[in-house]
Amino acid sequence: MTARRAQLIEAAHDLIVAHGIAGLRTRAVAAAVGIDHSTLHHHFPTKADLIEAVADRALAAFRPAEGPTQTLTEHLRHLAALMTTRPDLFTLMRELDLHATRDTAIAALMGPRDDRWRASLTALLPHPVHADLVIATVKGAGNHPATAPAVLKALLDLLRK
Amino acid sequence: MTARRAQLIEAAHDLIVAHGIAGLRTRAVAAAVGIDHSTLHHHFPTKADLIEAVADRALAAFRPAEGPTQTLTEHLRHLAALMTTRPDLFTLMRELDLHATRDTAIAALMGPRDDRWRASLTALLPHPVHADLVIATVKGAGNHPATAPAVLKALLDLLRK
Amino acid sequence: MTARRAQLIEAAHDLIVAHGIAGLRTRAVAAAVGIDHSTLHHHFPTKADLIEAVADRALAAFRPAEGPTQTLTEHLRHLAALMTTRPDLFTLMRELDLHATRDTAIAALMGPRDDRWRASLTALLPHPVHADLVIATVKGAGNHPATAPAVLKALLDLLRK
Amino acid sequence: MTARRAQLIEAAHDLIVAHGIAGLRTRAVAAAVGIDHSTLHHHFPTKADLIEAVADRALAAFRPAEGPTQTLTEHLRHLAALMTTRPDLFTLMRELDLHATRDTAIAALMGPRDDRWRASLTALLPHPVHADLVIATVKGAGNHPATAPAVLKALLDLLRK
DNA sequence: GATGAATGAGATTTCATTCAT
DNA sequence: AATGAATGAAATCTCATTCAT
Repeated sequence: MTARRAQLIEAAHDLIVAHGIAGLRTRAVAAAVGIDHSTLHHHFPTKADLIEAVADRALAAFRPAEGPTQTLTEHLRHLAALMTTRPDLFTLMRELDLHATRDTAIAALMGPRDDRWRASLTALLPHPVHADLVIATVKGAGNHPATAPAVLKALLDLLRK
Repeated sequence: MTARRAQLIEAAHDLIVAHGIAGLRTRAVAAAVGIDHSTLHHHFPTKADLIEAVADRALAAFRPAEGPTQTLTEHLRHLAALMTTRPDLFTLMRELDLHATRDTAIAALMGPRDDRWRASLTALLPHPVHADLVIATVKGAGNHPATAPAVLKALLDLLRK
Repeated sequence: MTARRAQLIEAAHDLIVAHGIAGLRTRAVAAAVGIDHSTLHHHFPTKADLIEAVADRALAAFRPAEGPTQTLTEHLRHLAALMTTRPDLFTLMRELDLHATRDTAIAALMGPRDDRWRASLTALLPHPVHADLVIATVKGAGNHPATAPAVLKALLDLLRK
Repeated sequence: MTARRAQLIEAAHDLIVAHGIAGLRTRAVAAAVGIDHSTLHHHFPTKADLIEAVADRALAAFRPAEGPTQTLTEHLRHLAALMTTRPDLFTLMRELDLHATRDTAIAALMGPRDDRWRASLTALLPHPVHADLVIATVKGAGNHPATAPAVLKALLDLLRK
């Protein structure tokens, strides 16, 4: 059943946000949706599969913001808004970015996304390095959710000068 | 003997950089310096103590760059240079930043450091939010060591305009 | 399965009688019933839980002898008989009594039992201190199973004079 | 140095009383007298040797009370007084009695003492089984220091009737 | 006599995964 | 789809003991 899968992905998402990927326990995920932990393996053969599914869903949540039709202002404002309404998404991304360093399956998901993101940013900016600057700042701003929106706005102002 | 302690800290540093804090194994640390894993506990009662010592030493390596007497240009150039010569330091910082979210002992080390860093940046910049912008960008740039120096330079140019 | 639990409790009982609570090894308990030692934790999350279950079962074996409806003669004869047929029970009790000094969970099991025992003895004896005398003697007689029944009989004779 | 030995024995005595033989740590004993734990092995090659020395000293403290020249009244009064002034001695005895079950070296110390004790009691009492009764009650009374003196007095009264 | 470093055996506990039902 | 029992590999930490200094 695909509803169960969705439940498990959401529970895993929340637990990763709360305890990190390293602190994720399949038992806790199963318990959160009220099934036995061995049943979880019916839906996701392995823990890595579950994490991949979580990454996949989280990446999808970002996609609208990364479309090529936006202006830079729209793009950064959208991200700043997302940081306020969905801080969990950025917490998760930090986890996944770090995890990607050592897990090729996750890297295979994250890498292309960053490439697409960089490509659409490059189209909006005069200097290609500014695409990397935006990406670095957005990722780094996730460390401090409180100041993140202001930081993105400041970057936008600098880039438009 | 304090030499042994230093050896263990360095081995743990390398292993965290290679496998992450989550992937750190006390046995591996002990093996790396050629002692029994139980002897490690003679020097560091607990694994957390060892990680703290690693964090402490890494933070010390940054301190010279964070002194209040520098200009912004010097500061960012120093960091860019460090990213090239000591990329391990930035990998470690990403691990520690994430770890600090859930480990108060590490948070107690990292927090004050960021505060000091922010304070000295604020003294060098017209708008306080730019201090946060620099910190976010430096932290985020660690994800992509290849483009990091160029990104820092681009940020510097924008801030000096 | 509750049969497995019962098996484990019995094996633990025997091992405590043989090697003491201090000498109890979870591995040995698991091995005695032929399962992996990690499976034991499926049935008893912690070693303390297992010991508690052993204490609980042993206390239950005494309960019939401590009922309030008996005469003192019946009571002491029953205990003397038990000392001969089930000396392991008294060995275990000595272990648990000593353990209760430092383990509040065990103390919480043993304390009320002694209180009930004292209450029913008090009802059978003219002087309340004689209840404590009986309890002390029964507990102390466990040290020497060979002379224990004769000792209890001698005490009974003195109390009936 | 024999003063150091005495210090170590006393510290071990106190720690056994506080944490039981099972909870005795040589490190704690050494720390209590302010020396390194490896130095302890200079005075007592093995932990068992230390425990034996503790047992030996404790037994000596009882010896005056067990001399053959006393009357039963004196004997029990002396023990009752000791229970009040030196409850630690009885706590220790319970530990040692239980330990003797599995440690032949301790058994070799405790056995002869009980034999001598029984012999001198037998000389003071009409029925030999009363010697065992007294011993059982004294040992059992140690469980409840609060009621112990009254219990011994009650036993004395019964035996003198 | 004393120290600190080292050892090695071991103990409990955790956890993803498998399998029979 | 689901369960519960079982597994096995591993991980941290403990502790008495030894040894060189």
